[in-house]
Amino acid sequence: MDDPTTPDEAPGSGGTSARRATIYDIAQRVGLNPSTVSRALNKPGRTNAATEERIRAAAAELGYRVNPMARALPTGRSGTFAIVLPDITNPVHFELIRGAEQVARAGGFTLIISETEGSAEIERETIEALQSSVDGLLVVASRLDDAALADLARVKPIVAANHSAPSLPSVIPDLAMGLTAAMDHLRDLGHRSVAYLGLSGLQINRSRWELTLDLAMSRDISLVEIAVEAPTVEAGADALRRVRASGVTAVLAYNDLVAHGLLRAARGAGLTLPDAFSVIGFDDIFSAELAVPSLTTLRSPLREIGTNAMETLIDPERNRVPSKVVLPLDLVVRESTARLVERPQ
Amino acid sequence: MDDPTTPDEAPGSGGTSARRATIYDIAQRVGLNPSTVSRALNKPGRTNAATEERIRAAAAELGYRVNPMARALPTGRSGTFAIVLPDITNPVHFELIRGAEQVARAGGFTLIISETEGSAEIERETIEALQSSVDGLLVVASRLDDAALADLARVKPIVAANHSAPSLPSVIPDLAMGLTAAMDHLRDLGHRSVAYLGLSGLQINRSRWELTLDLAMSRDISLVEIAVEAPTVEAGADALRRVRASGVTAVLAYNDLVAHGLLRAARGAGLTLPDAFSVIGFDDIFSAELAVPSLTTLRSPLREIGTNAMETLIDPERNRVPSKVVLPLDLVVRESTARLVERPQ
DNA sequence: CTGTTAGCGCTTTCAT
DNA sequence: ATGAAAGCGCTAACAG
Repeated sequence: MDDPTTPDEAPGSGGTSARRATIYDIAQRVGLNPSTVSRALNKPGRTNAATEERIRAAAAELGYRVNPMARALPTGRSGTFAIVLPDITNPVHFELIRGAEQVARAGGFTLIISETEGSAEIERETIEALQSSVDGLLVVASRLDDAALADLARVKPIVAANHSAPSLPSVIPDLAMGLTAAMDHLRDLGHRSVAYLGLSGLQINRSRWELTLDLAMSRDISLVEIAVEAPTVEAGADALRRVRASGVTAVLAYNDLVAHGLLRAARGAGLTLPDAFSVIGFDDIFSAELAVPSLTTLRSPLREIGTNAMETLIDPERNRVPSKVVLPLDLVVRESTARLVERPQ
Repeated sequence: MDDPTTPDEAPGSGGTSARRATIYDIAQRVGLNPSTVSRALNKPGRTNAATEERIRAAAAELGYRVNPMARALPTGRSGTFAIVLPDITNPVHFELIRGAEQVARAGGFTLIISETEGSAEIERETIEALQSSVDGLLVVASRLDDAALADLARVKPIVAANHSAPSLPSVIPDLAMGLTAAMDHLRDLGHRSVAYLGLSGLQINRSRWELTLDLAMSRDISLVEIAVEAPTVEAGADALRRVRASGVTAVLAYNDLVAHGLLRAARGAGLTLPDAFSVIGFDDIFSAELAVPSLTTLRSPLREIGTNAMETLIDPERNRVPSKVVLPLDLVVRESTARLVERPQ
């Protein structure tokens, strides 16, 4: 014990509990003021080169790490961002999270993830609770309306991902582009009667339906809407009966999960796809190309939406000004769509 | 302006930026001391019922939210936990994250997610950086050895998920149980020559291989190891040539991704499975039953590992004492395994 | 039951 | 170039 004031636990010395060293510990060790230590560590150059070196050495020896929360208090910046989304389960969101996480980490930021179970109430609650801990929020497929989001965004910047909020910066896929490609594809294959397997009651679903309807009409394709309960494999499977009853020769599914369900149910019923009918999915999740037949689908640029949204959230120049970034939505043609062949009903 | 000290922005009043109200604002408004406000809000009962009511009312009016970081400073508890894992991409981790997130949120805690890219160095760095912001860490499939983790765990509790660290509480699947079922299954189907598609250089892979080897020998099954580069679909596809060359009639894949790759490559090569050979995967990820043939696999209780690990992390009684929770690993038989039929090589 | 007083670890004027 | 001091928002003794 050379000095009673020296922290008695070097990092890794084998004790049973440890306290992180603070700038006070460093200051004491090198005989300087804590404020000098803070300066040396954070404002390179604003301190004598030699002492800065001593300070860094001491910091390293003590295994010093800044305490982000202590720093956040005076500065108001925590270096962490939150991503709030309806449902972590949804494979769609994973790529988005991944993109966001990658950008955050590259910028030295920390990411908090929070789920809302698709409830507007929980979403608002979550956002409010998080606001004082983060520098901004990424809201995915929000259930809150534009006004509510705009109000919330007054305290900390919010950017909307995968759905558009006019008052906020938003990053969304180019629905018109994707759906146009999908309908052109079906028309070119000779399909004249299509079903849209939609998720009722969702804003984003409304836009898709309206768009698809316009596109169908201008192509002289008849379109029917078949509602699914949830964006899941099970719900997709449940829709098979109604699809068959409708007599359509092709279906556009709300997402790949629903499409998968349809494929599986069809196989279970002894139908061969795409002979019985063609299927187009949405999102291009990991398993789309694993399915049999592999899924023709609209590849949502999830990853890019995540990175792009996080980039604008991080950027103080952009995170407060409403904007709309529209990313390409491409049709990926695989095996689940085929030319219509005339056959007996 | 009745009172210049009153915060001039009611929540949602339409201003352009907002400051969250603090306990000082509340104290001032009701003419009490901030500490009383703190007490009223956090220690129900330790305050006059009437004043507590006034305080709560004022808090609600001002849209008060406690600042978790400010609270964390004096208490040392932040109410947030971190989960650090090699790769968010891996579908295997999704369910685990989900389970953990659910438990955390149910307990009113916040979850931070951080990726390490499978690098031990980044992992250590990440853990150290996070330690002062969290109340504990969940480390998944760590690349750090037991000693390193134990040392790190001296500052904040760490629990290991999906791999075992003797000095820490760990939650793992019952490998012996699962692999026994798998080998019994193959033996019962008549297979006598099996390949293990393993990921070289991973601790967890070592244990699996050793176990599998023992099981094979005691069943009079010959076993060969075929190394894959990574736990991915691509790596699995790459292994097809070597699988065929080996002449085995069944393969045990490192995980479902690898198995998927093998299935796909086989289909591409015009082979019909399980006629050409049987395949058993590991994990039972979402797409396992979507594949054709659907995948026989060991269902890793990912969700339960996540919930269980988070529960022990949250519990101060358990998060510091080494323990090992072993969860059942069941064989799910689907279409990718079949009885061996004699046929010409 | 309520007020006073430190202080958590760090940053940031303002002096020196 | 460095030090002194105040303060971020909250909690926790300790008094009264």
